[in-house]
Amino acid sequence: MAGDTDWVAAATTDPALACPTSAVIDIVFSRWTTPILWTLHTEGRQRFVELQRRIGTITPKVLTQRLRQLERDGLVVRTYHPEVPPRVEYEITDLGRSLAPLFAHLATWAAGNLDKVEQARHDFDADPPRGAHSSP
Amino acid sequence: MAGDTDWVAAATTDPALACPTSAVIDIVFSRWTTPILWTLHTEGRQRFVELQRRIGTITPKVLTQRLRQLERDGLVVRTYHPEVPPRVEYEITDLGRSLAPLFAHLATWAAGNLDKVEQARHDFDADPPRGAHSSP
DNA sequence: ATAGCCACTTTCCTCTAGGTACCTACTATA
DNA sequence: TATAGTAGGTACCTAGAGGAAAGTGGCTAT
Repeated sequence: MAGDTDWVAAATTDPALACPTSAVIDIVFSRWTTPILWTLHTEGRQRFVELQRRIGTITPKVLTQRLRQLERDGLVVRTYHPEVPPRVEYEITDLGRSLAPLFAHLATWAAGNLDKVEQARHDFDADPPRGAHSSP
Repeated sequence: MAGDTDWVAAATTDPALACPTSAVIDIVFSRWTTPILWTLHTEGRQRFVELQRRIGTITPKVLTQRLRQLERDGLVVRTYHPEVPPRVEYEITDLGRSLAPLFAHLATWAAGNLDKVEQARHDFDADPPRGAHSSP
């Protein structure tokens, strides 16, 4: 409740249209960050290879890049153990964990509305609008 | 509340790790979609050029692409008026409007935590970790 | 007769995220 | 001696997204 009002209120004060969500989106929803945060949240503290294996298709280079970014943003902590062989552990921070309700909200919306999107896509593809686009 | 539990529950049932949020992210948080939805939500029904002018830096090609995608996903409706000059109006749908609380949630998180991210970045840049990366 | 408007479409070009493959140093194991 | 395991780093390459600019068509205003 009042979410609607917040949205409107925030937007009308921002003519430049860099709507307040865009910064969050860049931080949290860039490619690979959600699977990483998700895994760290659900599986707890993990080593590099564990993460890589669990996510499955990510390459070590990109995983390193994303983990650095998340570390810099304060969403994960990296702990280096100077042993042999070297051991590094990644863990989600409190700040990272504070995203959990947001993710839950996302999942809830998905559960309730994803089929509507699917339906809309199906309808659109089955009967594409002949308003002006698509030249006969 | 229970958001945390939802997150864990959903993840443990999904070993493939296409976490339930990734589909939503592709639909809602791809580039330019949030400014477009935002503008349509706050300013109401609008024509193509109004949208373009308000968003400012988007090119007509990309705006068309995004609007088609949003139309296909059922988040906006396009109304074509075969007049002279032609007139097209875009409007957000109920499905699109159902994202409002989610956006509000995002904005709330941003308001409360964006400064922490900034701080973390500042700290990280000021004193980069010497665990293993960066060779002296 | 020419210019302009709208809502695009088309063509070309650039830029970068991401992928492939190979490299480091160190030790334990076979 | 050779291999495997660890946590990456580095160089190179490609595909695709996105930007710039010009074209399209039909009517209208000058």
